[in-house]
Amino acid sequence: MTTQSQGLHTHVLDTLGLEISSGQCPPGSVLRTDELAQRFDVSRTVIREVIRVLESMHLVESRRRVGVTVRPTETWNVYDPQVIRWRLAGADRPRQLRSLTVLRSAIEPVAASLAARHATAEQCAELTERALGMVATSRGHQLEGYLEHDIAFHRIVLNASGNEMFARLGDVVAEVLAGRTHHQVMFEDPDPAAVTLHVRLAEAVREGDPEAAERITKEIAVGALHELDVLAP
Amino acid sequence: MTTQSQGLHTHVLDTLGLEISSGQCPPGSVLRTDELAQRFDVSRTVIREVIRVLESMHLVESRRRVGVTVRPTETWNVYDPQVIRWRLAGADRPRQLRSLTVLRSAIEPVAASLAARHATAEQCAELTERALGMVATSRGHQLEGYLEHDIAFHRIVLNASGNEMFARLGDVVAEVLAGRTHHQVMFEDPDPAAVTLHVRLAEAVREGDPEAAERITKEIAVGALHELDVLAP
DNA sequence: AACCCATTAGGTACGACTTATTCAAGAGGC
DNA sequence: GCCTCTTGAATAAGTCGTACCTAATGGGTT
Repeated sequence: MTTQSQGLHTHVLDTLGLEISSGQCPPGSVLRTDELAQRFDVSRTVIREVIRVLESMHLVESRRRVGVTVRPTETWNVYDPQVIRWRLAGADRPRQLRSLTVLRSAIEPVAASLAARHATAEQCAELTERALGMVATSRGHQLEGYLEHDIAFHRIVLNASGNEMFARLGDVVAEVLAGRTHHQVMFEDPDPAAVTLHVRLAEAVREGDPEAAERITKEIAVGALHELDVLAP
Repeated sequence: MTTQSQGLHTHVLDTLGLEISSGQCPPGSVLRTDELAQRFDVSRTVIREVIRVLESMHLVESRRRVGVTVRPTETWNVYDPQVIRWRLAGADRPRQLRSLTVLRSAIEPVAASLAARHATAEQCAELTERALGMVATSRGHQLEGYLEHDIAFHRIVLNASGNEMFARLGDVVAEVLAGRTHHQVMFEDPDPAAVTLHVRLAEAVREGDPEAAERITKEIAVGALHELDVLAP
């Protein structure tokens, strides 16, 4: 999933990005373009393009006569989906999941409230459909199917909010949900209470009840945070 | 501010980024690397590096035999500070300011609540200092000084929340506040009510009262949204 | 309608040269 | 003798130009 074979550039970028965000190349460490070219057996051209991209993500800083320096964590573009993927694949995955879940708990209630005001009939229909899909896959170890509906559900809410910044968080939420399902130990079926809340949220949005939508989403978020507390150290 | 003279790469990137995000090169339009190299009078190497960066921001898509295509707005990395700056400098600045302000209204109350729990003594002190600075500069057309304190104030709250994702929104908030002060017509001194709210927020954080901090921040956000409704079409 | 080939524009490689930084050695002053 | 300032050599990124590879496209042939 992380490694694509569509070109040298992508491969080198992915490898380096992963190494940096996993702490393998700690902040302050220096990379040399020539060495990298040698190591990956590609031309300096490719390396330079990769470095420029990493630089645009504020992962590294390139200075003459000194080389490419890994920048401190605080400057990274942590909202870049690419960076998020790298970090979720790396070492401090738990910390990362927690940060993102807290972010969700701030955004999604407001987004749901807005969605209850602005959602189109079509969006309401698809939302209900996804909620029913979650119900249908909530028993009998159909975790992958459940995950798919869960992701789609939250994406619709974020899109229906009508706010571009919220909508673009769909990818982040997808990563978080996928991470939770795949990496946290999750032998059992999803919490029935959570499933019910999603159904109720779909109803609230359909009926145009912003307060209820916000309240219910907050409950979902609290559940997610609680789940994280229980499963993670 | 937008145009830096530190290298060809930066100049070309900035120009193209601005042209794309301002809609001058609408989604679907095609750029050719050779043409760009000619236009900016730089080598194709430089252009390619720029394209790669724009590609990592999902502003463009590069395909063989067809050229570099501008992608639809929905795919852009709108959380990239660079993209935000370009868009705020461009055409639909009002829409952008509104989106970002709504985002703020979702994030900052939660961040303030967390800050009330986690803020260090030092952070509390600096927060109070900044609030007093806002009071001091709130009269007599000292808009620039007020802006500086305002930005610092909100940055401290976001940092003190202890959540990395919130902290990294400091730059976004700074852009929004700066945009409001500089571009919206703002002859008059800031709203006294807003100033008072900031002072009260500093108190709430210092006294470790999350509920009050959240409530007060919500009031600030409502004020900001209202101000936007009044001043913008 | 299916296939093939010429064309096109990005992808990669290599080598030469330029420029900003750094570091250290040497000149000068205290 | 020690410290500071200057100068210059070394270094690694920045830029350029060219040559060639590769994949996607569109048209022409069967």
